[in-house]
Amino acid sequence: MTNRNTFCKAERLCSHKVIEALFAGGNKSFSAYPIRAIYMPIDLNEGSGKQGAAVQLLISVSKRHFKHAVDRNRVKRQIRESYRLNKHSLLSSLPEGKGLALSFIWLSDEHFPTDVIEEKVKKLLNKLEETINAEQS
RNA sequence: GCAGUAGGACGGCUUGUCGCUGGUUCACCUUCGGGUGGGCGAGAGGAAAGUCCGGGCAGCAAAGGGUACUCCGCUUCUUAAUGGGAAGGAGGCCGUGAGGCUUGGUUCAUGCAGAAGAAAAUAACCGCCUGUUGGCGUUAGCGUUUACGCUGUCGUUUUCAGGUAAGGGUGAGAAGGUAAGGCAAGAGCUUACCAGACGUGUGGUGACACGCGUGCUGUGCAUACCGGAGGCUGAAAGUUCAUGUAUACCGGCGAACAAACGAGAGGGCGACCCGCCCGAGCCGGAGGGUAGAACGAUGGAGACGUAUGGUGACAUACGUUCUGGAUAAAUGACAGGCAUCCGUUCUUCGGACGGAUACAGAACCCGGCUUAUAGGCUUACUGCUUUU
Repeated sequence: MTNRNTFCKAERLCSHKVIEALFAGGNKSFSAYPIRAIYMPIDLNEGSGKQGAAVQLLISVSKRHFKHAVDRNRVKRQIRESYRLNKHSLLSSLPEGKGLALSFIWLSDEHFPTDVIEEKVKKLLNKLEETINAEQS
């Protein structure tokens, strides 16, 4: 099976409920500057009707860090591309029927080159994978 | 050629790999809602920004009158409309110039304007001038015994009466300004020029301009008055479907049950007065559910071209043409090539290397305004300079 590097609607975190639960507190987080990751396990089977993807991602860049919409969009796009190209390892390590709500939060006031951001995203995804594997065993 | 003024239009192109959001078509799957995959084609701006005006649209029953309130205020035109735009007019300021900036309804009535100033409006404190009372000096004449007295001249001082707005530390503003004549001294007292007001004639749709006449002439602010505009909210408006279901229960008020007359709780038309409207439920207690989807929502005062009218903004007619539509929010990421500009260097045709390519991202839709903006393009005009 060849992995396709997609990032469609189902892979985005859109539900108000899940987002509120994610940011309500008590969920684990770690950071690789300038990005902080927050995640929460979700059960894919309980949702009725249509199903989302196994991992749903939210990218957040605050107005506090970048005043102009152009700068915020630039950072979001960089992070999204990094995730899109490196997500498969994480997806394959997830057990059947278990999902993940994940958010990346930008922490810096400055722009970074795309290759640096990709390194950081890779680092975060690896750590996430390790954590999940440790919880399972 | 250099520097500048006022507009106008543009504001990167392209290849590859991997993606995102709509549209359309084909295949497959389907719980008939749709889903997956392939093909084709589309996918940010001149400001998308600020949210400063205006309009459409939607809801408030309809969106009525007056008052109040808020905003606007040179003229004419233009636009769906505005505080926008075009053409024009007056005053002030800046620039050698092309041009730029700025101000504007009325002043009949009422009030205020200092611990400044002589005085803040039918102005005499000082000053200036005339007359007058007394003193002193001067000198001329007369009386007379050298002294002195009387009358007068001139100067100075003083008392009183009057004239006078040329000058006086102030102030935003000082009795229109400047000059000459005039006068005892002065004054629109007279004259010339200039600024304004009023009347009048001519020109202009008009703001105004020009001519003539009348010596008619203090400033600022507030109230007031005149003309015009405005009902409120704002797409998180609002409509439908799905899920869930309960106005189930308690208290108070009331209609209907009943054809007409009548009565009507409780609300609404932003404030007040009028004039009205809705109405079978409403208010309080206690308590339950959703937070998903579709519509709204993208073809419109649309864009471009031509013709006609108009100085112009713009209008009319005809023709051509137009799939961005997201919603924790698509329109991209990376790599290369080209173009333009800048720097360094070799060289002085040109090449190499390095760097830069702005401001900035639709959120219901339009029309304006304002602000940000690398870089070059273009039209008209101005100043300086060179050549002929």
